Amino acid sequence: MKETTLKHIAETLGISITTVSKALKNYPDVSEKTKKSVLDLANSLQYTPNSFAVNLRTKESKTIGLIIPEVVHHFFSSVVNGIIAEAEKNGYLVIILQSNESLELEKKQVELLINKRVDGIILSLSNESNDDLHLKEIIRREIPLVQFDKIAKLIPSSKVIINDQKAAFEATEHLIQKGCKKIAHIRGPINPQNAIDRFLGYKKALEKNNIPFDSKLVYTCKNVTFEEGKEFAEQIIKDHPDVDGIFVITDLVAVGVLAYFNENNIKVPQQVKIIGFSNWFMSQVITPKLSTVDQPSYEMGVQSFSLLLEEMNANKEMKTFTPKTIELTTTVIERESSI
Amino acid sequence: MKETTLKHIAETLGISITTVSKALKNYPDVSEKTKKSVLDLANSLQYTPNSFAVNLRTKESKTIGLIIPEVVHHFFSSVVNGIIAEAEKNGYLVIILQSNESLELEKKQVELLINKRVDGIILSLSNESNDDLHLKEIIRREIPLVQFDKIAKLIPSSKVIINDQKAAFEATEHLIQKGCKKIAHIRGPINPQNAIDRFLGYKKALEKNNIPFDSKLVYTCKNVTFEEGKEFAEQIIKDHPDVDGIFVITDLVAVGVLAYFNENNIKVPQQVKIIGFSNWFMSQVITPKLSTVDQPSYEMGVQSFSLLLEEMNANKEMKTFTPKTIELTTTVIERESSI
DNA sequence: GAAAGCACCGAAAACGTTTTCGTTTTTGAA
DNA sequence: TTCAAAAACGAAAACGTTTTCGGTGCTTTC
Repeated sequence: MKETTLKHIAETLGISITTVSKALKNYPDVSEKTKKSVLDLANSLQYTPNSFAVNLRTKESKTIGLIIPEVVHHFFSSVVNGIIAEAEKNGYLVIILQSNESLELEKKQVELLINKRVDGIILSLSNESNDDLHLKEIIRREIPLVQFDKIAKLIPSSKVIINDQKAAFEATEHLIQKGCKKIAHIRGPINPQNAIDRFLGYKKALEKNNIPFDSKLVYTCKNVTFEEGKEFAEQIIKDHPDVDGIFVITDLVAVGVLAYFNENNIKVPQQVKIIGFSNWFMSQVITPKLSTVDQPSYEMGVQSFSLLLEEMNANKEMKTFTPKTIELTTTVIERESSI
Repeated sequence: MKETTLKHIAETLGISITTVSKALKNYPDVSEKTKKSVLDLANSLQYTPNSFAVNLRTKESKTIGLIIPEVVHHFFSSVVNGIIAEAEKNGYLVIILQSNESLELEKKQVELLINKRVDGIILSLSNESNDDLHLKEIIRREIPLVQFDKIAKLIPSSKVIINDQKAAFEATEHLIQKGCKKIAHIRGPINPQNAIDRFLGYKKALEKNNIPFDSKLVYTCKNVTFEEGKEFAEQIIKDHPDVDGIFVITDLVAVGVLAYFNENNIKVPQQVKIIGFSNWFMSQVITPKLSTVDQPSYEMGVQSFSLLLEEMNANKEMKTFTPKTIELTTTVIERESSI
């Protein structure tokens, strides 16, 4: 069974390939009569243009690449959702790759996407990433690039982010306003900028409210898991029995903390108040319901693609494009864990 | 900035395009000397073959399409994870599309992938799908196809599934063994085969254990959400105060049930025992921990791609391929909600 | 009846690669 | 030196599309 091509249609109709192509694309210099006969035959033969040939000819594939640390995370799958939706709306398809938080994999995947000649790349850095040669290579090749959430600040690309420092500041201050005097922080890994920023926001909130900062109250996640949350919770209570508030880098870990406290009869929020980050679905399902910072993940995806599209279009029209940074707003959500 | 091509290399080296191409692909009829000079130049010019041209020439893109109802679901994102991992291992990239449980979208997306000329398609039906013309079209075009989880039985493609009826039977019988006498079932939507099968498994377990089946005890989800779980829980207790067990189509809904019971001081498992389905992460995090049926989602992804690869390879070698069905095993996990 | 304008069509190049098959060059043996 | 075999290379077609540019043939106008 051979695929139908312009040539087949042209031959059976006794006209040239050129005319068939033009008829299908509704060029003005084709008579209505020929247009109709071409269209009819094309339909009845189920003709679909060979995208490989179209790609080669037009030098674009209407496909973009997306590299994220992991799909199996409410935050990322939600961003993916936004990207796919917006891309599809604009006639683009999305190839998804996972770095599994590994720099090495991330680099390999950037290479894969470059070789694949995608029209653009959207990317969120892995926790391991402390080097950006691969991003520079994307820029050098003039492939449109958008970074979101975990970004490399110095790379001149568009970015979609939240103000992590401000959000963390607000989360910490929320605990202070609720009466907490000794607040611990479970922070993210050392590398990613947003873990650093959230830590700084925490520190600033303490300073502004005249609470002495104590580095012993800061615990650093390696893998950002539920289990780590449980372990740190135990550790914190052992090291500092008088801690009365904890700001946790992300909800998943905060839920781990909550689980440990529940199991060991430590009352939340009476003895310790807790606030997480990201507002994933689950945080409103557990008891007590977890206070958190809402991060508009779907919107992040939508905006990321929009910026990428802008750049891809500018490139096509040979216009210069100066990267933009979109900062989305976050809001503290008060629930039972910090009343 | 122009991309480097075989032609550039050939011209600067004063040899033919043919030889350059052969040198890069390590053909035996190129001297070591030329090979080296070609390779060196290609490296220093950062040559990467134009995949559009390669696709056109070789008639394959090393890309597959994946259509799922929603990424933002632990089960599906976990399957996606498995597919991407296995695909990448074999040099394939994955384009992901979401049907959002809509048949119309699903059809459009199949068309998109056909037009894109992906090498194969992996798909899980939307809840709305009660028609399979689009799947037949995939078969007609001889595009390798694998269905998983929510499948159309009659379409002659490879399939990766679990035995939903058996799994549901075991889940229900688990409740019976724990002493439940009046067991309700919150089932999935009307269409998908696996919702039907799970219902049948529930029914069979009752019959085998001489418990009369009562259709009033069966509640049907429309959207399969947390909220529906809460609503049905309220309904069930109102309609049948003496219900002592509930088998729920999926964990998300079961967690909703649990939430309602927690809020209204209905003791689980003392008054009512609950078992869910799928074993998503969250079920072991809430109180009481949810009993469930483990469904190997990552493995499902891996197997799906493997089957697809088999078929793609068979097609390339002009061998005939008869579709295979892989049935993965499930296991009942007993936790606090059904002790 | 000639010139100009218009509507319609097609030849051909180009995109960059792969691969077949024929040609040239080199080598080694006679 | 000659010739066959082996080694190295290249011409050209093919993949299917898009688009430029030039051509027909017909109608209109003076």
